[in-house]
Amino acid sequence: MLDIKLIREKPDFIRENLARRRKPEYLEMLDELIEEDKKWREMKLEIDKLRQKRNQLTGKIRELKQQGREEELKKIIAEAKEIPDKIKELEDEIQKIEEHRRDLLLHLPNLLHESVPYGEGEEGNLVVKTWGETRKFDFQPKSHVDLMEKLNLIDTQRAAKISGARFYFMKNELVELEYALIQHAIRILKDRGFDLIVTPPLVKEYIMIGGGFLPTYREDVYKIEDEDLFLAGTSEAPLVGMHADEILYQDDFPLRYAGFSTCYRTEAGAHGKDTKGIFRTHHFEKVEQISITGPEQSWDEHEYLFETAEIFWQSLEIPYRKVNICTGDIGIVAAKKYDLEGWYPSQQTYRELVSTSNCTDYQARRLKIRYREKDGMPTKICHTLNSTLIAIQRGITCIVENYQREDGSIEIPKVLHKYLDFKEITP
RNA sequence: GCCGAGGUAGCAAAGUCUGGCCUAACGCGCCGGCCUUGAGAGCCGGUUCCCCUUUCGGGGAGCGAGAGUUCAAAUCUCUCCCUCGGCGCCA
Repeated sequence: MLDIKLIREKPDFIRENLARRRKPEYLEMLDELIEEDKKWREMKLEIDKLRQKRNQLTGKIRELKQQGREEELKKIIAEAKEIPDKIKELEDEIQKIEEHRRDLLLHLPNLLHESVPYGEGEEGNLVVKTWGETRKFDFQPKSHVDLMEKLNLIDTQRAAKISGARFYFMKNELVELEYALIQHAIRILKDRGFDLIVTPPLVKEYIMIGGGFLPTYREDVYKIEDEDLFLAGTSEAPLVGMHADEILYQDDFPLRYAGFSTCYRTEAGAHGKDTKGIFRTHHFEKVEQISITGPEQSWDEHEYLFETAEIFWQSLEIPYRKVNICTGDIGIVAAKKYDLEGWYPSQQTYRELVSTSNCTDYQARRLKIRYREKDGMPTKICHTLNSTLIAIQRGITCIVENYQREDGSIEIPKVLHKYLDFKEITP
């Protein structure tokens, strides 16, 4: 959510930033918002004046009552009786305006950092770094789907029978590989100063709104029927929501959390895309990084989170590239976003493994996560950041492809050997 | 799920029965100022949010959330949420 005060003071600054997203509807929303806010303030003043008068009369009534001046008392009470209805009427009206204003604010995206490349769609994203050498195969590399099916590591057919498309059974060595990856991920994050946290997978609506998942991405999340609960698509939701309505201390910054949870996504907008295997599914386990900090440190922290992801993927020796996501592809919450894309030999291309976002104060303002330098000093809005470390199922697809052998067996990355009693997966 | 006790500002804590100088006391912590060579003590002001005002300042809201009664609600009524204790059930 944008700062309404900044919108009042520097509407042109906001307008220019929103324009970079190449969506004219945002500019229309901004104009509407400014108009509504003006109305709101005028009405607020009117209501406050009425309340002031009511409070003054209430004071007089108290005095007159103590003095026992019945005549005057009756007159003033009669006068006072008229005010509540007027207030009520105006309150009903201002509430509508307020809701509309809030709705516009909830839909307007975050301000973009100046270093975000101007562009549209994936084509506009900017590769800023490439790491590792893509392996040269002297045979035709198989896809992760083929590899896993042949090795009896997944069963998507029967999963479809019980749950539908985009569900899966994970089997045998793959199960152990998952736990090895989780352990490895957690160990790295612990060493990098993160508190380890397993989160509730269900969260309330206001937390989903606060995180920016609602209302804009409503179709991407599962809702529990008859309950005020949604299945979180990422532990970012509960972890950022954890400090909602709190006032933190600057001395504690940065707060760093390593979240582990199952993530649930409808994948509503992805019909026909990546339908096979466990690359894109309705549920997956994810180890996530979250930071809460102040505006002075959040850009350094953004690099720190990405660096942490790099350390992890380098330890697995997966070739990847770092991509700066462009203005047209970044989504409403992040002010800047890097993706880490891993190499898929069967597709001869890089695919997203990690997304690292600085959400600046966008989520924190919605969730009222504030901080002080010290007790007694004024409160400020925090900055929140998030980054994947590894989404297990997606990550496994990349590992499997890069570590395949000609006979269809799979080597286990060296760094995981200490967690497993096998070094390869064979038929 | 049942019974009981609670939820008041950064922390702590009174007020609730009996509605009205509650402008939410007293305290701790912290910030600013005065004083001091410096620190401490002491004194003064401040320490949630919103609106008006260039400034000075003025006003409004807020006592877990929401609704209601009333000229007036932290205080009375209703619904809901959460915490703690006891009982029950349970992986």
